[in-house]
Amino acid sequence: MRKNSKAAIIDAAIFLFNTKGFNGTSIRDIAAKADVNAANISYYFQNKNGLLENCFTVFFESYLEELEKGFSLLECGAEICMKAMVDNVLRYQCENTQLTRFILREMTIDSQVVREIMSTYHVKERYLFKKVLEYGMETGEFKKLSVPFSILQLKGLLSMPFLNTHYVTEVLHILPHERYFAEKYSSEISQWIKGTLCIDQHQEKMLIII
Amino acid sequence: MRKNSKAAIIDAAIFLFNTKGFNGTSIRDIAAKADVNAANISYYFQNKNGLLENCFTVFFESYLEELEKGFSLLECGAEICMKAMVDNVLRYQCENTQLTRFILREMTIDSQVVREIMSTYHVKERYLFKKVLEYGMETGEFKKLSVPFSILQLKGLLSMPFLNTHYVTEVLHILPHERYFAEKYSSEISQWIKGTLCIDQHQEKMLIII
Amino acid sequence: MRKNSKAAIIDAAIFLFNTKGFNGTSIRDIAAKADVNAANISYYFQNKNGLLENCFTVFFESYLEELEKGFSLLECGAEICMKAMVDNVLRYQCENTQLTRFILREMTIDSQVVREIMSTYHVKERYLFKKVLEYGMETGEFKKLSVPFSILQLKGLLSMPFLNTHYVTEVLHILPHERYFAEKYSSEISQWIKGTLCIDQHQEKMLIII
Amino acid sequence: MRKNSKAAIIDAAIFLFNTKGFNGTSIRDIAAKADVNAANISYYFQNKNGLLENCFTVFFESYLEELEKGFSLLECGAEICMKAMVDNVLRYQCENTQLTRFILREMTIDSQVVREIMSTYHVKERYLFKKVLEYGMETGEFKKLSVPFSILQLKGLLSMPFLNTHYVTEVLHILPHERYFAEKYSSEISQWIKGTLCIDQHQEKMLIII
DNA sequence: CATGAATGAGTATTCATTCAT
DNA sequence: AATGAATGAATACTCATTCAT
Repeated sequence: MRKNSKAAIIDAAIFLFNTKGFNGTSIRDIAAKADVNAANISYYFQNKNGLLENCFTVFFESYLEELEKGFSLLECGAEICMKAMVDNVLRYQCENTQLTRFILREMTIDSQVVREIMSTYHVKERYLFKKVLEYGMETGEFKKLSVPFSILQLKGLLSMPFLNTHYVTEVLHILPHERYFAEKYSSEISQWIKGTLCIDQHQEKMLIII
Repeated sequence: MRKNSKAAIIDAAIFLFNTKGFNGTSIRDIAAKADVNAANISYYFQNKNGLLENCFTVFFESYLEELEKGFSLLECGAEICMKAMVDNVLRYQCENTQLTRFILREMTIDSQVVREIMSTYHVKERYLFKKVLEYGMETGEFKKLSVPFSILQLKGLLSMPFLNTHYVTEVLHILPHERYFAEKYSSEISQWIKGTLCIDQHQEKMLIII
Repeated sequence: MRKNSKAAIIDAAIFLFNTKGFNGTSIRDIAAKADVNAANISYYFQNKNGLLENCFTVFFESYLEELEKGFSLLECGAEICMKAMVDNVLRYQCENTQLTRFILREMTIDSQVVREIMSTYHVKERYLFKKVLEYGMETGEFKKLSVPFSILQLKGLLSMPFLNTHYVTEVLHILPHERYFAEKYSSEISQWIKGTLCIDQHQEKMLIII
Repeated sequence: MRKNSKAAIIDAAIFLFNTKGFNGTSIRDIAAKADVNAANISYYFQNKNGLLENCFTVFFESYLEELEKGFSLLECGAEICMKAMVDNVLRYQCENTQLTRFILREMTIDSQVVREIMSTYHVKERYLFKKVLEYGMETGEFKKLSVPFSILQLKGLLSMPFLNTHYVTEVLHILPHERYFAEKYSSEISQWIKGTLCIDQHQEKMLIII
């Protein structure tokens, strides 16, 4: 009867996982929202955990793709490359706010799935960031900073507005769904790249003067 | 018979909520870990949600206290004050990593409790940060930046390592429990304050020179 | 696997509600007696209260039907009509002694369901009795009595033996399940109709003589 | 602290048992309403069932007393005696509507306590009614009727308005708490005694004429 | 007497999943 | 491919009762 049962299930699941959390959402909730028989979910995804894993891989597959697209610009310079990576990620996350929030939250739980994801996607992600940072330090674009701590800061900046959507909208009165936000926040992070990662331009100039 | 049932329950709850999430933790799990009869939880906290609310208020009460302690130094200058606030928060969160992670995660769920917390504690927190930022901009210590976006960045930096403990340890190989971490991360954020919030010192000097 | 789970549940429920009362009966009791999984009860009736409501409507739907069947004979005379209504009700209640007792008892509790039942079925029932009584008074068959008090007496007579089954059998040594009882008690109520409702026949005759 | 804990408990229990039923009322409900520690109830009445039994005996002790007071007038004639018994019972029940309803309802449950009550108080009650009826039949005041069926009718009439308080007030719009009701209903039952129990007066007169 | 803490058995209900159709 | 019925395990919670203080 339904033509896109599977897609409908995923959409409903993302929405509900996002608002109520994975454990706070029942298979029947999802089935009701997707207008699908509950048994179908077990049929398509083996079990509830299969649905979760599907969401994880869908997210991280695309996420890494965006990162790699930016990373490919490394030869244009570390700062440009880093900016591209950040922009791509921000755009992707803006386009998938619900999925992003749910994934980022679920990644903070200690579970088998999370450990697996970390040992693949996160390690890959860390590798890319590290490469860019190290390259920038070599070329003198970036300060000699701790790589892990820089990644830590960057990840914090990239995830904060998507994870705490409600805080952002209702306390700070910023709307992360709007296009304007992506641009604005992107320029904020650019300034972080400039101010925190890059060699101080004035210092640079001073050196040149001297 | 038992002497500290209530405290034992809270300890067990924080540990389990932290690792498995609120909805992923059953009352029986908590009772077993606390070596207490499950009915005692309802006895002391009315129901599971009451236990959650108790954790929320305990956390945010102390959290705001730390923030206000730092805020009281405002007359010593915006930068010093901001640093004090950041240091206090970092220290408190380092001392309560489990509670912090669990609370930060649970705050990303859409629920009644979360909305209530936001409309009280988060609004207060935002007020304090805003005051410091505006004061700094008035005195010329800080650049004229968007207040909400600055708070957004700061919150991202402050919460990231505590929320994603596993990522931090297992991917970045940083140990946020150690004292060293607090100092190191504190200096990282100091640099963010310097690099992103504060007026460029060289620019400043340049102006003086001219 | 089972063929008539729903019916089995209802049968078991009526039996247990009858003997132990609604609140004194657990869902597990019912499931055990019906040889059915306890979750099935929630599946079919939403919850325990849904099972109760189902019993209520089943009973009162049939009950009112019997009453209306008798009421349709109004044009044959008020006394005949009243007798028919009484006979139908008695027969129906004799055929469903367990359900009747349980329903009559549960109707004495202050609850939402009871209020709803009263405002529909009991109001309808009262309307029918009132019509017959008023018709009889108009045609001179019945004495000019208080309608509500007459209904009160009649209801008392109709419900007593079914509500207090144990008293009836063990104290009075009457067996209300037997066919003989229905006939006997029906003639008792007929005499009440004659003696209490109807115009005294001798008085009538005396008037004719004079 | 409380001076009349025990009395307060009984009052609260009667009120709650009346409205929510025995099994629908928890010991904590009672304790809260009586403003007493829950453990006190177990202390005073052994357990919840003890509280129930206490209510039963209190009720039936007084009930039988009223009946016997009326019965002592037997030598004044069966009709007068019967009327006195009915009046006494009605008055007592009017003065204790809550207790009466709760007891009458609970007597319809199959339990150990109920069986015990029946084998003592109800058997005694039946004995008294039987004596009066038989005496009346001997003296020619009453028709030769079935004793058990007459008792059945009488009990139905006596209990109906107290058991179905809500029906009486909200469907029939009669208020059984008012003094007027007792008088009115008493005269109704008098007419039942006259019309159903007593020898037809006209028939009597006719016999005399002939 | 009176009470707060504590408990074990029991409550209704929900859950993810299975399976015959 | 899709479903309604069914289930066993688990859920949060309530209960009457006990007991040391």
